[in-house]
Amino acid sequence: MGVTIKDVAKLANVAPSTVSRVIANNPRISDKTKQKVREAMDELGYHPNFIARSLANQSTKVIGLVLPSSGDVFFQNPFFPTVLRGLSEGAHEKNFALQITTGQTDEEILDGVVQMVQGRRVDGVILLYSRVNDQIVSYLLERDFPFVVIGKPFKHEDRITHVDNDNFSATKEATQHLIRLGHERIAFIGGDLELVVTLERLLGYEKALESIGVEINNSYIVHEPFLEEGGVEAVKKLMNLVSPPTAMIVTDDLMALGVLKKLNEHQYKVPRDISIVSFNNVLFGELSRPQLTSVDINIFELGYQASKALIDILETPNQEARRISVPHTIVVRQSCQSLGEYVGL
Amino acid sequence: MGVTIKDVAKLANVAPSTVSRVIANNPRISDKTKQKVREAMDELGYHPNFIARSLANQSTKVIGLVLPSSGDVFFQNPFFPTVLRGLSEGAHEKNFALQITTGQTDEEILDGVVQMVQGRRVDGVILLYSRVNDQIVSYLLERDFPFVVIGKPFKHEDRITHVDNDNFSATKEATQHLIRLGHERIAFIGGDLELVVTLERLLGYEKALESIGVEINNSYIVHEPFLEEGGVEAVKKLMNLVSPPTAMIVTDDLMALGVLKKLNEHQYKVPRDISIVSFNNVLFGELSRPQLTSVDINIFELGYQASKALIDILETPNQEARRISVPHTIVVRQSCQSLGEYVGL
DNA sequence: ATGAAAGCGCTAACAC
DNA sequence: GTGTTAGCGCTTTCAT
Repeated sequence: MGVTIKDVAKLANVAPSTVSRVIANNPRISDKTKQKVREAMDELGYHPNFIARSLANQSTKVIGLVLPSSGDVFFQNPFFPTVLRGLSEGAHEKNFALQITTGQTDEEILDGVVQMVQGRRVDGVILLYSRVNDQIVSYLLERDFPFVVIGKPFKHEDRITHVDNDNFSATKEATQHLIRLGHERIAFIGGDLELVVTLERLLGYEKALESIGVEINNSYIVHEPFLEEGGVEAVKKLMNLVSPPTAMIVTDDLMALGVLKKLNEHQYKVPRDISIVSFNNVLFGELSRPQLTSVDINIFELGYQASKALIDILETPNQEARRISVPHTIVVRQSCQSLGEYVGL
Repeated sequence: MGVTIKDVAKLANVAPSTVSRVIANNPRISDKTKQKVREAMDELGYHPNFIARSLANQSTKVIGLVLPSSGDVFFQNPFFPTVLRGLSEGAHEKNFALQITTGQTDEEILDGVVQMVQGRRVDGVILLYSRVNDQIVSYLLERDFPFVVIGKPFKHEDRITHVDNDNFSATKEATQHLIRLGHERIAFIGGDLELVVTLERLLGYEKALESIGVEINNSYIVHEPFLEEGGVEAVKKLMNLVSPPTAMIVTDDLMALGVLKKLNEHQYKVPRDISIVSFNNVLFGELSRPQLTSVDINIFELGYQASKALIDILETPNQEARRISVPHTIVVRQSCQSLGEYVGL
């Protein structure tokens, strides 16, 4: 059907291997034959067959992306498209293609990964999230298959190359920002407790409070999915407390949007009554009213670095696992206010 | 390295071809040998190599997904993850994998598609959008490569299998909904004019107005990107008119959010002062205040049907191009009000 | 019902 | 520098 290396070889009066070498730009081929072969390629409209090359090379130049279950929150959150853009860019630069796998259940996802890995469809895999006790991590580790995780691995941190923010510090800083404004009754609205990032952020939050001698109030800590409704639910729980918080750390902008909406409904004004710091600094942060003070975790970069890191592993195997830390910055906008300002009125 | 068909054959005391037939569940193999071979497979942990199979079969069981340029609006809009979920589900059911390609410029994207197609990395391609004069469509058509587009093709509609809503009728109905409420000064806030969907919706809008004898007012028609800011911009233009509209058709929920925000800032109340019908019925529609009356175009289904349609083409080639129409429904919420109700006050 | 052997398109070791 | 040849792992005629 398609035009093959043999056709080119015939037209250029050389051996197929020579054509192959020209493709690889092998320096041992004379410029003259290179020229001749290239002309033949152009004339025939030749294009190398990646599948055949993959089989011969034992390498596909494809990266597998593992997404969490598709019914999941993950897809709806703007985190996903952004990290995908980063991944795509990093892969593109090195001429890698991206293949995605997902599924409704954990089992389906694992199945997809096994297909990719054992079927040799991909050279390596990137996990777009880090969960507690992830069976996929165990599987990949066991088979010694190249992979990178975005986020902090739950176990075996030293054996797994990962790209992550310093979520502990980021949340500590965010909390301290609120503390500096005079807040002490600070709530923490976290995501799924199965996600390592939630655990890390919770620790940072607790640390900040402990270091100023404030006791952790467990009723101030709630966990909801990373979606707008999650924020709505959280507010219901928190604002019904006898002594409701004066400030909140919300671990996702989309949730924060829900929080804002629900507070608004109950006639609480942000930041007058409640101060909010959220995370991710996605588009909506700027457009909400009030504009959200949010921790920018550089989502694009997380993806970009993950691609680069995996390709690096593929190009030079057997290196030590690395941890790539992507910096965060707190983007201060209008959702926080000094507690004093209000009390002092 | 991995365990191959030969290893299995050896262990089971059969020829490699027999093992291959067992994998394909060929009926001409006796149950006894099937049994024997399967045991050997299990014992060795055999897993077929997809790459080798692809080469022998000339088919990869991979579908290529073409996304618009990655800097684009598309990634940020919730449309994308939803359609992806649909695509993924349709592909998964038939054991197809999904490979994505994207790029910063049109050239990069075309390049990616060429890689996929000529490199024989994929069996078919799905375009996740339909643009005016798309060079990728021309390319695929020219090479007679199997593909499906989501949306209505700009040209060659009868030669291209596509999955689409009836956007013309949907918009006509949406506009009529507003007309029934007494509105005549209705604005149309559309997306990129390069997108066929924008053109279709504009036609439906115009048709509805024409059929009641209202002349089209070009200053009521604005085009902005499918993002929240787009909505903000549109409102600036529209509400500065001498005779501003009393209702708006907004072709995307995210834009509508921007519209709502900007109107709110200018002290216009929705639906009291302005009625709004938007499109897509994504998550935000329900959570906005007021809740948006929105045309649900069934995004998941668009993706799901597109996968199915492409796989169908791959399984039985040379069939006629089909048009698959995904139904829409207007979900009435709280963003529209009868003009009479207000005037009558 | 099963085996032998050729071939999918490319690469790479080995020759010269 | 370039050609010859043997695979990569699987499928598929063609024999038997």
